[in-house]
Amino acid sequence: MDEIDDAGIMTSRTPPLVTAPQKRLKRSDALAARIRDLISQNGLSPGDRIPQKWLEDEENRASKGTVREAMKSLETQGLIKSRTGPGGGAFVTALSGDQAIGLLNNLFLFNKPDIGDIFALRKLLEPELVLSLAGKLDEKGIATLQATIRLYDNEPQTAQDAFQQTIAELDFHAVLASLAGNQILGFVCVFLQSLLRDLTDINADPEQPFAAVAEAGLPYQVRLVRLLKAGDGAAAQALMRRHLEDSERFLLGHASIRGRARIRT
Amino acid sequence: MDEIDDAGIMTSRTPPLVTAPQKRLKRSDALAARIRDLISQNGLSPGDRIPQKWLEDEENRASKGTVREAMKSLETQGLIKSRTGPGGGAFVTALSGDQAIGLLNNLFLFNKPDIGDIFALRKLLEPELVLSLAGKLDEKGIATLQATIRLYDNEPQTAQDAFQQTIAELDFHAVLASLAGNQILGFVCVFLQSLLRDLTDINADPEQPFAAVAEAGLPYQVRLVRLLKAGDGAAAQALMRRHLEDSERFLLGHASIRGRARIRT
DNA sequence: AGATATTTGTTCGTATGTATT
DNA sequence: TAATACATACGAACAAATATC
Repeated sequence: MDEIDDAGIMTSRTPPLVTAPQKRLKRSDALAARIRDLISQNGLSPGDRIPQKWLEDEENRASKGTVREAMKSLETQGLIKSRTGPGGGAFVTALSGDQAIGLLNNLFLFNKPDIGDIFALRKLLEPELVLSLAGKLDEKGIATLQATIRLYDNEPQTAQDAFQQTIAELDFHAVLASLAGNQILGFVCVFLQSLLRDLTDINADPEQPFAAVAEAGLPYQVRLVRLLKAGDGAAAQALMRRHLEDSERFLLGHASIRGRARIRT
Repeated sequence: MDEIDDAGIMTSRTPPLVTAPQKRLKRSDALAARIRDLISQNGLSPGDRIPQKWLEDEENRASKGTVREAMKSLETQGLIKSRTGPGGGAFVTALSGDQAIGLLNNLFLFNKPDIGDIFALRKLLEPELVLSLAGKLDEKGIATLQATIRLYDNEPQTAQDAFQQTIAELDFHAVLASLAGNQILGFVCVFLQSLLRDLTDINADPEQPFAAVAEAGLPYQVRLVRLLKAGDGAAAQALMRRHLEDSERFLLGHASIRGRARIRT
């Protein structure tokens, strides 16, 4: 494949992508990888059963315990679920969005994300999301959205109250994202929201005085749904943009953010 | 917490978010969850060792095999790695971006993403990425970027050639993303690129005639790096935007995309 | 370099739990 | 209720890897 030219420069047709380590795999890992390949090669779909044959390969046999480890790995990857009893076994499942986000949260376990970084993305994506949704929601979508609206009869008194409201509002945004025609856009939005939610424990700051965010008239969720229903995409987009700016300003101003934990490299 | 009012309506301060199933967990899953909690509660960092005590809980003891399953689960989540030999054991690790993307790929295993959906996001994010990078790259960043540039001395003859070049170019974009100041932005960009990469197998269409994408003068990567170096953010952003539009047009026009596999619900 | 101790990795036999028939 | 088929769990051994002397 690779060749060395006259100048001694190696020209590769397959440039080094991500540096493949490729140490010898453990038996369980090799087995898990093989089964995953078999699933996609044989076109198995969610609900299909993993054939026993695959677990009893003659060439590269593994004992029960090792097979169990491989299956456990596939299970935590959200690829299979096992059922007991007659007719039971390992069945292919589709990784759910919630599960995927659960796995992703580990990514920032030792490396707390920056609130500003999260909002930089949210401000880019969520206005685009509402623009794509304006005038395109059916009755059911509107109803789902309205069911999520939480009205707070009492004004938040402390920064803690306001913070909890801000977090609770994320549910509304999550429903909005789930309605997206672009499923990847929806997923990324929910991911960003979950990152923000996970900062709750850290940011709780009960006593800090609180200067209310000016939200004139109706709460923004009600106004947003109305604009979406009316199909006024530009106005909905602008409203969302303003709302995100307000939220960010509030969180940055009132939440005590722990500095990023550095990862040893 | 929850209260029942006179009308018999239950008012909950914590509205039902995602409907927690909470079936009885398997011993291995319970153990894995407990260890994960212990890791964050005790503030363990990557490199720290998991105390043996945690695996030998008196109250809720599990056998060696079960413990191994729990550890395997944590390992596939990217939270630990185990080493053999004296002083070995299970050590906390930080989930790497590559690993996380590997886990995410399962999300679209039975639900092929739409190329248009991917590009809708890329066109939103990557121009923003280069804008944030313009004039802010140090010598090392520039060098890394330049090392990734691949010059194709021969014009692509078939759609297959051009397709492979388009995929190979993703490496350049990945390096670009890795240089982002906003780590979440970088991660999402790499994720989108990997989604595109995974479509390679599906789209290979060797014989289709190919109408070359007009790229005047120097390849766009060289021009982009120059603009970034010069600090001309607006021009770099516009160039990236045009390039992504070209790539999308090409892929949509010449790649035969398998219809989305529907997931049984 | 080689022996040794330590710790994970793998296997087998067996028993228990659970859902179907 | 009982028989069946399957996953789940336990315990004891042996094999392989690796750091230390």
